[in-house]
Amino acid sequence: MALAHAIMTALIEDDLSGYELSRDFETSLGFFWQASHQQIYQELRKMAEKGWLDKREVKQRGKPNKIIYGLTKEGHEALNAWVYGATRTQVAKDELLVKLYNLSSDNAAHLAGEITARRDEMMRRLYLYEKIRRHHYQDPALLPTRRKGVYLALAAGIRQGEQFLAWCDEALALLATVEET
Amino acid sequence: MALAHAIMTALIEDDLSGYELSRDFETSLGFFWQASHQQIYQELRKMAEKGWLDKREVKQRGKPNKIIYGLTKEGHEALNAWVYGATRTQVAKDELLVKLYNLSSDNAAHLAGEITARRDEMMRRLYLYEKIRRHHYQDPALLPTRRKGVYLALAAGIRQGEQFLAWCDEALALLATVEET
DNA sequence: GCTTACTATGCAACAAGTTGCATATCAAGT
DNA sequence: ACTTGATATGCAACTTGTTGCATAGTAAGC
Repeated sequence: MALAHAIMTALIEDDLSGYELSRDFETSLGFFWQASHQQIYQELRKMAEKGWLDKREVKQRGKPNKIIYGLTKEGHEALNAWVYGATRTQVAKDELLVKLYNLSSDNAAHLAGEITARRDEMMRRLYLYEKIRRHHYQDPALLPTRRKGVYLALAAGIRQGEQFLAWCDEALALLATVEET
Repeated sequence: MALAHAIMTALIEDDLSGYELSRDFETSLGFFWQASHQQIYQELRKMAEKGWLDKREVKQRGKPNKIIYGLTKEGHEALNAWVYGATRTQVAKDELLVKLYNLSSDNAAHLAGEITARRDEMMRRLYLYEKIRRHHYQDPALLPTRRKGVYLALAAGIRQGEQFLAWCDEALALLATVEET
């Protein structure tokens, strides 16, 4: 049920529609929890049924109408309770590492290519992270409490990304020592 | 279908039973791809049907009989083909980071506790990783090709783990500045 | 004799997540 | 006129993963 709670987390500060949520899930909270729009729409309806969210339709000109969801008192309580619950020990599945177990002189070049692509992607993401940090999280100790938490998530992303870049470099160097057939 | 390929990867060097696989998935390859025994047994049967694996029953004394699976030629080919395919950009979902978005003076102590627990767990895991590295991967450049790949996966685990420890320390320090109510 | 733990495989129900498609309005470009 | 893209929501089928339970033999400790 983590998706439900991630959605509620995104709704703490603003009431949002499914479309807006799925857009936001591509940035910010979505860095740490992604979901497709199909999943989000379904989950929103389930949560409204449960009483965690209330919905209202907003008529728009020049655009289709949208359904805006907001946290109810019950939703707030459920979210707070969830934070206190035990966190499942993390999944950490990575196809690329499994693929590396199959390294051979045949596929070394291909894997190096995949690693390079991921490295580039991570560079772009890190650039985004750093930009957010510079603009909003200069001095973490001075932030209001909730923002400190958000900062820590961002810091985790940055550290992970930097570590990943270093690993990519190590990997590419070692793959270069694999002789081709 | 990554589980199928992870299983085949585990079967490259040895023929194994479902039970042995699910044990191995708690270490080695399982560091990067876990699965419950239920999932493994099901997947094994499906793969045998597809012709990627063959099975034979082994009678044992003092223990229940077991079913040993081995890679077929088709399995080998499917595995090699998979390595060349595109890797889905990774998931990276972490409940704990979502929880941090909900940081408040009420729950700061609880979250610090969760982080401490994870830190301890990671310490134990890193100890294991380091032990494996010391014993089997002293000089990566001299390893045979396939082992180089395995080493790189291990190196990724070690780097990630070390980065995580550093993050935990940063997080705990910042959480300590949150005043209790 | 009893409990606990390990070996070994499996079913069934459910929850979570993916893929492909469908619909509809409007703005902007060609 | 026609296409593309953004906004906005949704269904249906499917795959993947989780949870809880069931069975059954043996070994070791109390």
